[in-house]
Order: sequence, then structure tokens, then C-alpha cells
Amino acid sequence: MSFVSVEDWAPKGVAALEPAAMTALRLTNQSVTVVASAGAGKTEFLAQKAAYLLETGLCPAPKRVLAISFKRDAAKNLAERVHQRCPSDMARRFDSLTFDAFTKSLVDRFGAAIPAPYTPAPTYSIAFPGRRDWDDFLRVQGAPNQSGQTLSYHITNAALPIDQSDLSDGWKRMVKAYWDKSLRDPNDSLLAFPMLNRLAEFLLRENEQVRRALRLTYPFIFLDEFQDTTYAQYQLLTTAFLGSNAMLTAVGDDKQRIMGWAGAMKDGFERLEADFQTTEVALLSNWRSHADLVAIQQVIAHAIDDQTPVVQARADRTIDDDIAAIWTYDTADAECEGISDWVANQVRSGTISPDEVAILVRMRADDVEAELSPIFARKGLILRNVARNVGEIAIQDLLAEELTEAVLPLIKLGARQRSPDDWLIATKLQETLRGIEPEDQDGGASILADLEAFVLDLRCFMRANAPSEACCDEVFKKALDFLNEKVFRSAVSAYNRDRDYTRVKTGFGLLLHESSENAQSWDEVLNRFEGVGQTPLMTVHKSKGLEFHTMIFLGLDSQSWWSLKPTSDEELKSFFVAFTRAMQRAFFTRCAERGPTINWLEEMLAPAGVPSVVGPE
DNA sequence: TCCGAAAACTTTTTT
DNA sequence: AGTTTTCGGA
Repeated sequence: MSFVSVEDWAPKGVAALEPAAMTALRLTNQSVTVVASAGAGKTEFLAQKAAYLLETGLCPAPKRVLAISFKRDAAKNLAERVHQRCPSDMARRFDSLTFDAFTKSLVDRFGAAIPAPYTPAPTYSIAFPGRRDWDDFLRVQGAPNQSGQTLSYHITNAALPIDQSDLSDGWKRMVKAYWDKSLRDPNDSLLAFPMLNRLAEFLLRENEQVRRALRLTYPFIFLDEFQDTTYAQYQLLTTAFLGSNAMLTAVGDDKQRIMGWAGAMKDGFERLEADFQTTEVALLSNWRSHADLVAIQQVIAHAIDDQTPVVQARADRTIDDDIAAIWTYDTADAECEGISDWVANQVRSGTISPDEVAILVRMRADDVEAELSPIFARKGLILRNVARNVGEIAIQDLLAEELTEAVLPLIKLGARQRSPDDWLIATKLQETLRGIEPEDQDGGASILADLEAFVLDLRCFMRANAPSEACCDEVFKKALDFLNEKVFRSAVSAYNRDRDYTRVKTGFGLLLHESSENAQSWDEVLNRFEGVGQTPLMTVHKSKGLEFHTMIFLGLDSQSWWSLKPTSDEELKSFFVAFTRAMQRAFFTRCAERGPTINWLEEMLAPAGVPSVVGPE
């Protein structure tokens, strides 16, 4: 295997990385925190650094790079980008996992080495306890007046083993009882992810061999969205890697820390610097937004942190009209009418398509959907509440599910004449399911023959039958039969339990039904299923990491926004996250009916070029 | 069944 | 903080 020398290595697939990114990339003999503000090219930076480590031999086989993200799609995107940026035999040594997948893999591989009585049964299942479950447990324990939320907090934060000598503490006793209950019966052992985290931490702390093996495997650790790391996750990280030669690359932005209420560390970056002696490098480009938007972003960024460095805008402005404003209406009705009229006009004039503008809200997206959706419909627009449940799964989660990624390409092949991407996806999946290597000629030929036969049959059916609920069911069934449901389910570990699989399958069927309502063609059904041409609606939290041509934040008023605790600065950070989703334009709406204007915010934004106007135009 | 008080809830990820 | 749900007593 030939390596590229450190001096000769250059980024691939992009023109260049900014100097700060190159600096952070070449820091490989110490840990580094990379402050990456909105649109700084975080994923690209991490992918390039992975390529650098693998291609130069700084991370030689069999050593690997471990990347930890929070969300599945973030982990997946990063892995995909690394595969685009370096040879596949090297990209295979890049492990991109979510925090939970990482802890679960440790427990699953080395669970037997966890000291009693915390050794988990190999047959345990994952639990997703809700409020009710915690409360019920407390009631059974004879403590009906205690808060289940507090119990969940204590379980998440109590390191194992639970101190037996100190069971006079009521909460410790409850935590111990919960562990006992969860581990006692090997045939009915249910563990929640925070518990797997504690088990993994205990394992690494107690077992030197496992710890050493982990450290030998991973000399380089990437931490994505580090500002969202919880205290328990950080503890696992220090047990695993503090005092080793592992070099950390933590990427994040404190100005986008809006998960404090969910346990994100307040002082994460400081702790990391103290524990791992990290050097801080700030990325100084914004590839998402144009200069006029970035100038306004800087004003907000400065209000959050007055040490914020100046960021250079790298995107071009393509809009001549207003790019930022606060729109004021008298009533909530007028607000909804105004927004939908504006979007309809934009679409009619050909400025943007409906799916390029996103509606963001602070909370209760379902309520806003109920209010706004009918008005959108009257103007010929479709609002897509991405968090809305179809059955027991949210639309946006359903679209990222393995089932959807396997079935949808098959249905597309039936509905559309040319679809080489879908063909490739379907072929690759068959290779995986059948255990056939890409080089295997005979295997490849049989896949080709089967896939051609399937597509021919499906096309026949879809041409002969207009979209209807019954036909959707039939098409879905044909696709599942082709996949071989049994084989497919055993290939996806998350689908082992009936309940988990049914949740996804039912959701898919429901969204397909919905999409077929009054649809003129199968192509239209598929577009509706995927949200093509629909205006997305979501909370600010859900919008994290996404970007939109135009962003409209609905409800910038004291009632829906600033009513939360004024003690924390997370409101301003939420506002910053919303604003920085916009590539070209960011608008905020409010109405007098819902509460008074937020003076200090308007006073801060007005000089930056965000006027308060009475509705658009 | 009704009324007023108290409590819950808002923002979310995860195989 | 403000709105909605639940609960207990009558």
C-alpha cells in the first residue's frame, strides 16, 4: 500500500480548504477543538481530515478513525463524504457512529466482562421509557409522589456501581432498584440508552484489556456537534481515552448550543481544553450565506459571544429584494394569510420553488400546521410538517429508515423510465442481502436478471393501475416480496423486534396512502411521499444542520418565543440557529394579537439592516 | 358532573 | 410564562 507524503497531500473534491481548516487538519500530534460556526463546512473538514489521516499513513492499518455524531443522518452523511474523498479500502477504516451506536456496540461485544451484578443478559432489548414508565416504576416502588423525570436524571448520571453503603439516599435506592429490575430477568431485560452508556463506561473503567484494545484501535477520535455532548457522554469519553495517545478532533459551535435543557454540558469546550489540552482553531468562512446575511448573523453572534471572530461570506447573493425583515400583522389569521400569499407570489414569479422556503417555529409545530396548512392549501401550496407522525413514526424519521431507503428506489424504478441512481441502490442492496461480492460475475448476473424481472412486472402493474390505496398496498407488497422481508429484516438489526419493524412498515404504508390521495400519476405519489414541491415546517431544533434558500420564522413574539425562562441565553441561540439556516433570505413574523414586540431584539437588529415592517411589501 | 386548584407541558435523540 | 390537562372534593 502506498501512502501520500504529508507534504504532498492536498484536499480532493473541493478547490481548497480555508487556511484555518488546513491548520486544524494538520494538527495530528495533539487534540484540537474546531469552532465551526454555521455554514463553516464542518462535514467537509472532518471528511478531509479523515482522508488526510488515512492516505498519509498517519493512521495506518489496522488502526482506525472513530467519528462520533449525535444523529444518525449526521453519522451517515459523514461516512458518505469520507467514501467520496478517499479510496474505499481506506474509507473502510473510518467508523462513523452515533454515540448510542458506539456504546451499544461496546456492551454487545464485551458485555460479559462487565462485573456482576451489572452484567447484562445477551438477550436484552432496548427500552425507550417514557414519562409514564418512570412514574409507574416509582408507584410500584411505593414512592408515588416522586418525579419520574428526576429518577431518569439520576439513572443517567449515576456512575456504576451504585454505592451500596449509601442506600439511605432515597434516589440512590430507587436507581439501584431500577437497575435490579432491568437486569434481573434475562428473558425480559430492558435497557435504555443512558443505561447502556453507564454500562459501557463501567466496562471501560474496570476492564483494562478492553480499554487498551479500544485505544489501540482508535488513535484518532472525531467528535461532531461537540456542544451537544452530555455530562454522561463526556464521562464515557474520558474513561475511554483520557491518558491515552488518542488525538481528539472536536467540532462544534457554542453559539448553537440549544440542547442545554436535554443535558448538554455548559462548559464542554472548557473541560475538553483542560482534560485533553486541546488547541482551539476557528473556521472563518461561511459557505452557506451571502455577505449581507452574514453581516447580520455577526451582530447576533456578537450578542451571544463578544469574542466571536469575523467570518467571511463565501456564497453569492442572488436576490435583489429584501433579504431580512420582521413582518408585523394584527392577527394570527392575517399572519398566516400574509405568509402564504407571499410564498405563493414567490412561486408564481419563479423566484423559488415551494420546497426552497422553510417555515420554522419555536414550538408546537403541530398546532401551527393545523392553522397554516388549510390556508396554504387554498393558495395551491402544500405544507409539510416533517415532525408529523404517520402512525407511530415522524415523517422525517421514516424517510431516513432503512426500509424506506430500500423500498422507495424499487417503487421509483416501477414508476419512472430512467432512474440509474435507484438502479444502483437496488443492485447494491441485493449484493449485501445475498452476500455477493461486486466482483462476482455470476452473482451479479443473477441479481440483474431478478431485478429486471421485478421491475418489468412492477411497471406493468403501475401502468395498468392508477394510484389508489389498494394499489399502493400492492406496490408496497411487491417491493417487500422482492426484497424478501425475512432476509431484509434479519439484515437490519433495528428491525429484529416485531414492534420496531411494524412501526416503520405501518408508517410507510400510511404515508404512501396519503400521498396517493387525488394523485394524477405514480410520479406524483412519489414526489408527495418525498416532499418534493412541499414547503417544510419544523421547529428550530429540528432545523439544526439544515439549510434553506429562504427561511421564514413564524411567531417572533413574546408569547411563543421569549416566554421560556429568561435566565438562560438559549433563546438568543435558538434565534441564531434559525437565522443561520438561511442561504439567501431570513424573515420573521409576529402579530400583535399574540403579544407585544420584543423591543431589545428589534433595537439590536434594526441598525444591522433588519427593518420591522407591516407585512411584506 | 362541575368547579377550582394543582400539576404538567413546551424544545429531542437513540439499535 | 402561559396554556392545557388532571385531580380531588362536592
